[in-house]
Amino acid sequence: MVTIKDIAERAGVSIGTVDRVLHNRGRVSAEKEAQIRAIIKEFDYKPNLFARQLKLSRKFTFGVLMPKPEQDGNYWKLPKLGIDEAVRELSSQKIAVQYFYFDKNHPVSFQMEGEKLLRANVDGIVVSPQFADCCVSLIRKLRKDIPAIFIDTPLQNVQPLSFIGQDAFQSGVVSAKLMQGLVHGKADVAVIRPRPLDLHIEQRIEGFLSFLGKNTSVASHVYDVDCCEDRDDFSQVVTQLISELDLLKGIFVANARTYQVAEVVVKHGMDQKIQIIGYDLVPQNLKFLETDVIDYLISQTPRQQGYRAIYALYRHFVLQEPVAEKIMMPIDIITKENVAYYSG
Amino acid sequence: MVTIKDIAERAGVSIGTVDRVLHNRGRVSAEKEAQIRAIIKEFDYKPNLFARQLKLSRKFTFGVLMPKPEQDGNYWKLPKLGIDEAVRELSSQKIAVQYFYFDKNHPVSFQMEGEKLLRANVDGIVVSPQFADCCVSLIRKLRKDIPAIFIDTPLQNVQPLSFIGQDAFQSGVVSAKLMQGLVHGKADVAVIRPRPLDLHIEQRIEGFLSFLGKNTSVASHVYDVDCCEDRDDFSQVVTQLISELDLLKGIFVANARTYQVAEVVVKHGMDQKIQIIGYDLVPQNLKFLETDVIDYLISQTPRQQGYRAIYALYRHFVLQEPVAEKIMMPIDIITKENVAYYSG
DNA sequence: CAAATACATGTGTACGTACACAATATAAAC
DNA sequence: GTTTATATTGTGTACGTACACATGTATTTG
Repeated sequence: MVTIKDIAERAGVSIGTVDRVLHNRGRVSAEKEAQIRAIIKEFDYKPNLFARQLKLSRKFTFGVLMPKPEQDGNYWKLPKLGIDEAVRELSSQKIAVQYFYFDKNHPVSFQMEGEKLLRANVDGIVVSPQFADCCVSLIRKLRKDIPAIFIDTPLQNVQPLSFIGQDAFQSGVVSAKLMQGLVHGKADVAVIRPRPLDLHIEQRIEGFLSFLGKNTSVASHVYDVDCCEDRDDFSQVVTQLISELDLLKGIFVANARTYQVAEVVVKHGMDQKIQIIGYDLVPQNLKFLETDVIDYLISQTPRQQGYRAIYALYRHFVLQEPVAEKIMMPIDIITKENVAYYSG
Repeated sequence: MVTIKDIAERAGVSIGTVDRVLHNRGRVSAEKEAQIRAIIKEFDYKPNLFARQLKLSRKFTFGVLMPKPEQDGNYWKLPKLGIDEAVRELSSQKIAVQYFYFDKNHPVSFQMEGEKLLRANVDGIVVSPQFADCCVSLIRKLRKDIPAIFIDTPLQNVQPLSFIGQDAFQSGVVSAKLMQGLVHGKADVAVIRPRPLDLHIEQRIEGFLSFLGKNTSVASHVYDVDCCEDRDDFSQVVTQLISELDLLKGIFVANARTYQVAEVVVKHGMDQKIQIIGYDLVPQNLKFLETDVIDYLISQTPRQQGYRAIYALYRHFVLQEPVAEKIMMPIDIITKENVAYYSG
């Protein structure tokens, strides 16, 4: 193993000089610096993480700005699980997380929690950028040396340290392909577009329609549904579409609220005739997957997203290694038969 | 964070005495020992892994016994990739790997490489137990303090430190469900059983047949194919089954050689009429997935398997934390549409 | 009762890194 | 040519642990 000492010996300088080069602290002659850099490269020097961690008594605190865990049918508990897992794994003491939960249905709540986050003394942040405008202005107000990681939804015009999420368009394409396999012959397919709409939900639907648009025997019909936490239109809209689409054979739900559609379909006794594809392994969805009401779920791997967000910040601060600016999650296809091996 | 020093201070002794208690090295009066143990418990002392690892200059070497990387259409390169990745990640932590490659078609080769492994000075081993009997006797000869991790295939009657792999039966069930979605109406489906047969290939086929057995309109027909590296019967068997199954609509290939079936199907110009489902993201399979000849691939996530095998040994030796005795991989369903987000 | 022995406990050093501070060397100012 | 300023470089210490070794205190032995 190559150490700073080895490099110093080879260069004929002291470890202090090498250290200064490694940390770009200046105060080194250009000549020696070049020489030392060459040796570092030649020896492929990698700092000893144990020694570094031992030495650095610095504690890093990361702020997480995300919807309340119980929203979207407990969906937001999942990234939190991954975040907590990563924090536990990373030698607990030196890394801590501070959560700021906002209400997914109220931009004001996002702004308020965002303000709190700005005042909190954090080294880096993880954000689910639900309200594009609010989020952009939040990032503008953020100190420039505090890196941000976006999870779940991308945000245009702002380049964070890293975006971690799924190719939403392509996940819609995959859903459409699966739907095509489920409905045979001439058919109507309903697409549930939940509102308020965000970018990646829109993209999922675009992907879905782009694939099924090529199929002349399947006709897609998009229905908007307002869904606040307290009140929603699922019952009404689904009842309506069941009655008005003659050849209805499938429903695609573009977010985690799939179980709410399933409930209505079951209520009308149509679960044998209508195939349902939706998103995310939340408990209520799993119940309907088990009973064959929901046929496929696409997982966004939210748990992994949370886990990797913390790891990205860890890489940045502790390992001081570059972080990929986009980390794309797999588009996991979940059925009753393989669900046991996915934890979200 | 509680350190040895804190404990020593509280107990009114030096850190040396605490250290002796912690490592059960004796030379401490019974009275003080009891007192120190109580304080350790009270403070919930956990050693600082960074300091420990920094101090311990011990280097760990792990032996890996697996088929030659190029076998099974380069399948075995994938676990190797994962292993190398893990070693790179842990490079500052004094971990090295020594590979022993055997020929998947010759038990004698397994035995010979196994002997080499036994003579090598390794701290732990990772094995793909291809030949059950040979492997059992290898494990029996292994020093009891050298833990083994099995990847890919389980081995009955031997309990390793951990098994890392996929539920083979269930992966067959998933394949069957997908096949059912691909073939409509009355149909024949061929099942390719590659030989030499190992446990998990057998289980895949059992899973597949158990699911489709319930479906009265689809009839499954199992065909054996001998496949050595140099010579194989794919061409002959597939040609034969195409001619003898009137309603042939799908073929299920129970291992990574799926591309060899695809080649023959294309040669007969039947790729539009016959749906193919197989295993593993090897380059040749991906080519046929891209061109819609192969419809679905099940990934065993071999890369992850290798990665996690090394991490399991790292947990065991360095972190000294317990390792799960079974680590089950997800049953990833891969299509042309989502393959871009899977690296095997 | 001094010497030898066993037992109990304390001290010092190393691991590799990060950083404050001390010590040089070199250039500029008077 | 000495003093002062500035640019470079070297040294020392701490992080927490593990272990060799030194020191200290009873107990036994001749």
